[in-house]
Amino acid sequence: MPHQVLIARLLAGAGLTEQDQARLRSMPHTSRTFKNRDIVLRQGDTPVQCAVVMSGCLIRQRVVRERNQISSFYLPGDMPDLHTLHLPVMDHELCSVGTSTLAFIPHSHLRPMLIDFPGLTNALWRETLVHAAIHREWVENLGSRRALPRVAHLLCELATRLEVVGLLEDGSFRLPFTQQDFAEACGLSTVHINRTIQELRRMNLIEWRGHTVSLLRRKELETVADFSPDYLHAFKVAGPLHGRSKGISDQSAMA
Amino acid sequence: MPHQVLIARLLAGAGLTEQDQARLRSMPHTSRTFKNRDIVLRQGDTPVQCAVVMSGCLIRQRVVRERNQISSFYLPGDMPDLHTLHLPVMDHELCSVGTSTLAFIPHSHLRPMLIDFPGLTNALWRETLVHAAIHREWVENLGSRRALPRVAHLLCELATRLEVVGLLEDGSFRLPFTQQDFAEACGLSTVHINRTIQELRRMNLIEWRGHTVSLLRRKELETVADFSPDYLHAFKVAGPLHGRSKGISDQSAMA
DNA sequence: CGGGGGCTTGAAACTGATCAAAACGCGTGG
DNA sequence: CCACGCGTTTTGATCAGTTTCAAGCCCCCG
Repeated sequence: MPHQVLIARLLAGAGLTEQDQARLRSMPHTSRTFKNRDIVLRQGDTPVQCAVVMSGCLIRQRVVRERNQISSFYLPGDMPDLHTLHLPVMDHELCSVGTSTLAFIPHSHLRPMLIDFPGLTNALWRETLVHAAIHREWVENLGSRRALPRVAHLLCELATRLEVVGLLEDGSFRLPFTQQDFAEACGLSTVHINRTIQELRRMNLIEWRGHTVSLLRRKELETVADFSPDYLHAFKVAGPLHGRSKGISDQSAMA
Repeated sequence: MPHQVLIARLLAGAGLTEQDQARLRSMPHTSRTFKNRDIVLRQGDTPVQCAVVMSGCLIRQRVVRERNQISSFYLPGDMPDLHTLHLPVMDHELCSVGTSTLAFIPHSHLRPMLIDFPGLTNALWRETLVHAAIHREWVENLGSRRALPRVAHLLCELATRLEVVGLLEDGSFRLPFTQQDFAEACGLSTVHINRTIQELRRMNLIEWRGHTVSLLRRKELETVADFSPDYLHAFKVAGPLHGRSKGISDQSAMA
């Protein structure tokens, strides 16, 4: 059911009318599961469908100067190649980290739908704008912060984004990444990432064992990271499968 | 006339029908000129109109860790706050560098227009996607390249973007930035930017005197910069005032 | 002609990279 | 169940790129 995940996600940002939601529920789709490090799309591909991350995690990456650079993480509810509706050629590779499940919706279905439902157009457009804001934040992170706050910032971002889709439990979340992935996202060497993580552990700000990360003392971590969640433009919701269809004022506290 | 600049820009990417173009020409607007370092919008502002850069240059910036970080440049034809249609609060500051002229179009005019003209929605949405692609490229630039190729890459990007709007003359363009601006965009210190520029001069790849930059041996510069213009998703046109309105198959090559 | 912002230069300090190797953990096959 | 093997994490030592601080210079604008 990509519908529930997507509806929850879009509701967390823009408003959707009942008609919009009903229209989303009628979307045809196919699902596919990817294993760790499976390539979902390659640079140069021109897909004819858009993916919705149902579970798991994707990274957007490209080799720059013999070094792999990760430029985005995509978590459940994200649409990693939504832009192919307007920019047909992929200029990066999309890769599954850990097992992930994607739902695919054909462009040929999306295009007429978006013409008939401007509310959905706005909601999806907004999604791409939020991702642009995340990219800008990464620019700031890479350009202005040194290793420790930089890594801390990325952890805060991941925690917050997972929280929005209900995948943060008591400050802990499952993270399929290796330290090398983190290095490639942060523009640091693997060795230095390792030392930075150890430093964060020593400061009692995080635990990271295996594929589980816990944020201890989240406020302090956010201070160290110089993190403010505003740029994510997201509202916390109860969980990915709980829309707000019955409540009348769920998000009023966030207005 | 924001219409011509905007139409030229949008034509350079997506296709626009005659009706779309006519509709753009009927947009009401106000113009305003800003002096060097004038603040156009502040963090926290919730503008009710969108700007189109008519001439000059804006930067998007924010203070991170007592350091000013620039996360975007906006050149003629760009719409630096288009995203406020969907994300009302500015999370950065927009600042004019050198004298620049902006045209403003009210949200209240844009919104109904976009509902009635899906082609215009797509064209503007596409613009935001191109800027997202530029942000990703900056992430790669900051994360993977060291000073010399990093600065060279930014110069190549600026040249290419200016070329698209006809502001590149024989490899030369007017650049209102100081070296400090470049430092703040590249995540480097002013001192090191200076040394890097000198190195580029010594390699006979650029000239940079006052506010004029010339790219000598552009191919070599692009090689050093590891630059490929694909991510800009732009087509070179004769100039900003020359649309392709008479052709019958302007975009057929892109279908 | 004066002032000031921007550019340039030098030396020292530091952050993070690189190289190399060892320890660890975990899934697989014997 | 144990041994193997490989990918990941950890550690140490050395090195390089970049920052920082401080001062001088140039040039343009007023």
